[in-house]
Amino acid sequence: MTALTQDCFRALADPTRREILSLLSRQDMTIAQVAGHFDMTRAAVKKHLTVLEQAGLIQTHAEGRERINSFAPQGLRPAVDWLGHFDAFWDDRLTALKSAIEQDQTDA
Amino acid sequence: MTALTQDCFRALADPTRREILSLLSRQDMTIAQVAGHFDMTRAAVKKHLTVLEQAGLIQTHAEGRERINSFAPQGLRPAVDWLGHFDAFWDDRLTALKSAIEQDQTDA
DNA sequence: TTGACATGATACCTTTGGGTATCACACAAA
DNA sequence: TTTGTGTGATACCCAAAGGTATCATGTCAA
Repeated sequence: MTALTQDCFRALADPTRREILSLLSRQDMTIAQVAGHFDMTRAAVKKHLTVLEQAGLIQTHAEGRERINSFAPQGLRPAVDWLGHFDAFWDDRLTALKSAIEQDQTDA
Repeated sequence: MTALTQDCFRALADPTRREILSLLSRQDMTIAQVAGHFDMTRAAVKKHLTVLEQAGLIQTHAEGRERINSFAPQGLRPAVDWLGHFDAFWDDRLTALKSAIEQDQTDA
């Protein structure tokens, strides 16, 4: 069940793909632009982009003869949600966030 | 850089390993006990446990001739931290948490 | 139309990964 | 000590994954 979770984690398991996501989160890019950041062929990058797209982590749309790849943050939800099951185990993150919010309220 | 992040995501990429983590988060177990939950040999489970341990996701200690495996939540931090870089993209989770905390404060 | 460029797709190679089978070892109990 | 059980480790098998090379397609510009 939830093939989405599997696809998501599998996509995130490769360092190149995580880096691609990081790049696309800052700026939309064509395949050539993405490939320019790595020491591998455009075909290899294309494969990674395909994996990311099928996992719902990026979206693409044609623009003339170019193909724009953009980050799809909601694709990370399955991973975030799965990790959320363990929230009770590391209260520090929660605590830090709570502090930040309380601080924010004090400011307001 | 940060081999921890790579080890963590690689360990989480396998559904069996995620399930093992889920089991161990509820109860410490010997290898035999873990293996009892899966349709594979004890040796295969042992391999998964080794991957999880090297990623810092579980800890083990001998107890007689048994070996107890326990969940190490802090091992998930690299993944959580990496995902945290994208926090700005899906404010809903943050918002929900903020609401929960505010509710908590109202109660207090 | 023709040429140049950005991309898609496929075949192929090599390494990694998940799995089994098997043997060796340590410890508890009789 | 002997026996049985829980575990570690290795060799081996097969499928999947990451990569390159190569060719086909589509679009912009002259």
